[in-house]
Amino acid sequence: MKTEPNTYSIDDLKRDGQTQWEGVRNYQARNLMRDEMREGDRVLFYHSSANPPGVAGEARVVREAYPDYFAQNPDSPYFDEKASPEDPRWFMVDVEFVRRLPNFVSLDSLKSAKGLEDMIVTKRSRLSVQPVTNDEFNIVCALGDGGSA
DNA sequence: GCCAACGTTGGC
DNA sequence: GCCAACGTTGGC
Repeated sequence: MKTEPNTYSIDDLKRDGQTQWEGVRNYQARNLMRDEMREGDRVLFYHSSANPPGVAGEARVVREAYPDYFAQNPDSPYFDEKASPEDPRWFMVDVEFVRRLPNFVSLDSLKSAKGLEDMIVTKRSRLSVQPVTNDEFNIVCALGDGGSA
């Protein structure tokens, strides 16, 4: 899951313990949250538009998809006039802090790591929620733990 | 700040 | 249903 650290960083999640992942307004990302993410799923927490961009930590899904009611609040920056209680249109999950990675894993190192050639973030970086394979997840964690993966 | 990639919108 | 216009994202 990607976030701009200026807006919400891994340290914000650490402080809060857990948070609602509101504001996703892309259908592919929404579908992944709604249809694929399950309670207990591990999450790589990625800092985008950062210096450098990369994976900063690990999180976990603690609540499966439910309506993103921010879309129904006209005062929210995430308001969508087409969302309603009958058809919420957008969904969010709750995630909790697991850990900060001892070593930040930059996008550069993701791109050069063996085994991550097909990782979506190294190719189609715009999608804000992306599926990660078990192998990819383990390689990133190994890099983040300081290993050479 | 630039710009490429790409998703969305709306006219036809 | 096509596609041009437009808006957003995010790396650089």
